[in-house]
Amino acid sequence: MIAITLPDGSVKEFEAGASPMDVAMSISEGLARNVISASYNGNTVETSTPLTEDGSLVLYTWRDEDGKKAFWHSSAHILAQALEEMYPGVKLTIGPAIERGFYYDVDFGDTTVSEKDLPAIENKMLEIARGKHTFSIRSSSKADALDFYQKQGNEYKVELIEALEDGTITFCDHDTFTDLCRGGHIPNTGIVKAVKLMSIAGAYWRGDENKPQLTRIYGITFPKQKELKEYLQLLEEAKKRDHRKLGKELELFTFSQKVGQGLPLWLPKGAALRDRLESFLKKAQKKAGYEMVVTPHIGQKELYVTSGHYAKYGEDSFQPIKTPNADEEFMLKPMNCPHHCEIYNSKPWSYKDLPKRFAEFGTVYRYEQSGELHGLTRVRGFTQDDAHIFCTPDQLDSEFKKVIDLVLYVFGSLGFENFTAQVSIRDMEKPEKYIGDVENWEKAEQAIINAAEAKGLDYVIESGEAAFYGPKLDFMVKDALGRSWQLGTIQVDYNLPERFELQYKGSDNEMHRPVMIHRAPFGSMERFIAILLEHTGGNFPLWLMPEQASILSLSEKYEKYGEKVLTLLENDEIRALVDHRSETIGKKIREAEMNKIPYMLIVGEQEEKDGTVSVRKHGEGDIGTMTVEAFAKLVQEEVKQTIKEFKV
RNA sequence: GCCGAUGUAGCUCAGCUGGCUAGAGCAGCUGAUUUGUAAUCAGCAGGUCGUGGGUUCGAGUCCCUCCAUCGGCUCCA
Repeated sequence: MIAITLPDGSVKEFEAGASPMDVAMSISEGLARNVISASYNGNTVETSTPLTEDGSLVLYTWRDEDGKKAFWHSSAHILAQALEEMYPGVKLTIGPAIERGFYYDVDFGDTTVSEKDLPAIENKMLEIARGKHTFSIRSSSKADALDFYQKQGNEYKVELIEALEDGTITFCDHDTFTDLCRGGHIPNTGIVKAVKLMSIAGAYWRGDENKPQLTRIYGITFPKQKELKEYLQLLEEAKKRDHRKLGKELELFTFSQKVGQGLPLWLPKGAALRDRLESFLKKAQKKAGYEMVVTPHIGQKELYVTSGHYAKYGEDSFQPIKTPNADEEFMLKPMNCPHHCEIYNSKPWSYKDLPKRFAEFGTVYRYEQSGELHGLTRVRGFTQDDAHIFCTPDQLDSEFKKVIDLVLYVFGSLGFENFTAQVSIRDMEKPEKYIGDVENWEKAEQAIINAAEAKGLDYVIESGEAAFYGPKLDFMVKDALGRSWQLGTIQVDYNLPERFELQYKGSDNEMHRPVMIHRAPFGSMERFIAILLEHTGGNFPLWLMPEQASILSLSEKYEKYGEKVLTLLENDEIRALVDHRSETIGKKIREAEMNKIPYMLIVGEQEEKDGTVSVRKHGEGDIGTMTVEAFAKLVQEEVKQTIKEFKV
């Protein structure tokens, strides 16, 4: 007999060799019907795996993340079988479950498979699923495993197996299909009832640009047709929040083929929105002891040779600007730090002067690869809400924490609650990607982790995500489709102070190197506004709205009164416009609603007589008649609630 | 940069297997209407069908080049 502990703490006795499914059965038939995956003593097991020793068992259903993972991982097997049957000779590589669904990377050889082929593959998958084939795991020796794939001529699987230890290799079989697999499957294929292959894409083997490009098929499956339908509807809804669509509709920004790809053009409403965000941050930064500086958009090539950027990005960036002077070259600035370093160098400093905090809304230009450009989230010309803090090593810790406070204030004020704090460190296996000595890297990484800990941030560590000159604390936020973007960033840098020979005189009368913190709470105005658009669906907080209220005159007779209301509101710094076209009130309301105007003020005979406005709130409808003063107060209150003062 | 897809009026889209002067709704303009909480009516104007080349008696439609956009990969100072 073995003792099995369940998540609720209860312990049950079972015959040795009982499976998780047997345990589920003993609890209830309903549970047994829904169990699709399990873990034993923290390891993923099949629901059919015989349990031979005491331990704790967790049973998963479709509702659990682990259950979904097993479901989608199993679905990848079904996809692989379908592909093998439909495209003989196809070479399978890897097919994991992902956050939403799964993919399989395959080498189709000379065959081109495109989106048109996906429905046929879906049908094949459903056919396989309906066969209710059992998934079963079996061990294999390394030699047998290698032999299996060598015979198929599948060099990818061979490469994978070669990296595995003999004795740990398992295969999974279902129906006529066999795949190298670590395990974690649903009981049988029949549980998969709905299949949707989402897209097809190229993906490099092992994520390496220099290795062959495989074909990746993305898909998602569900235990019920209805859930698939709901999921697809959700995606449709998300598309409505796409910042590129909203940006066009709300006339915030545009692009022009003539100007060039990745170079956004800000329209009046978008520019005003940006300006409001900038003012908001400037105000907080002033309180936090920052000083604004301004630097030019270009700098001599030498500047970037000194900073190390030229060696790293020179070839892949906008190429140097030549002048009539043969040996003179300037570069568009890809970042502001070198300029700020030279500002620091403009005079000698004492430790008593530090920290110095130089801030600039600096526009930079980066030659991003054409396939990388994406709306406003990845562009070639953008404005960073940049600042560089020059401080003594002793001050680093407290300065870093202060920046975290500022970032949290910015995120809080704009309603970004679901962000991930990511400590981006070096890839230890690729030291050639980074500059500066190891000791400083270690110090910097530790400083960031300490600060994140001290601030109680729920952070994740990602190796290989650091900048080439230093580690970062990045604040990641997801867009409407669940893609993660880096917004705020704080970086510790010992390298540039070295390269620019920055110094200050210490209390010991000796010269010392300051430490530098790069930071941008928004990240860039472009990306921040893009993500803000997707989060709010264009319904920005009232204080940011381009137009806070629209005064809708019932007919031309009330135009004068409308103008009077406008003047009163303007006196209270409320942004409004009067719509006095000869259209029906219904139409004016419809347009204002579609333009997401927060408040509509209807003025007609009654209002003019009483000196009031009839207020309609976006998305909610009529909220009653009130005096202009009362409305102004309402707006001011709402603004006050959404934007708090920054406390140092 | 790589893989796949897409590109018709300011916007959203129709245009079947190649066949008369390329259509619609919204937006715009003109006129009428003077309106009470999500579209008043009528008329007008608007497109070298992304670009360049090719096949054909004939190309928005088929083929190729380039450009841009979309979904991924790689990259992201």
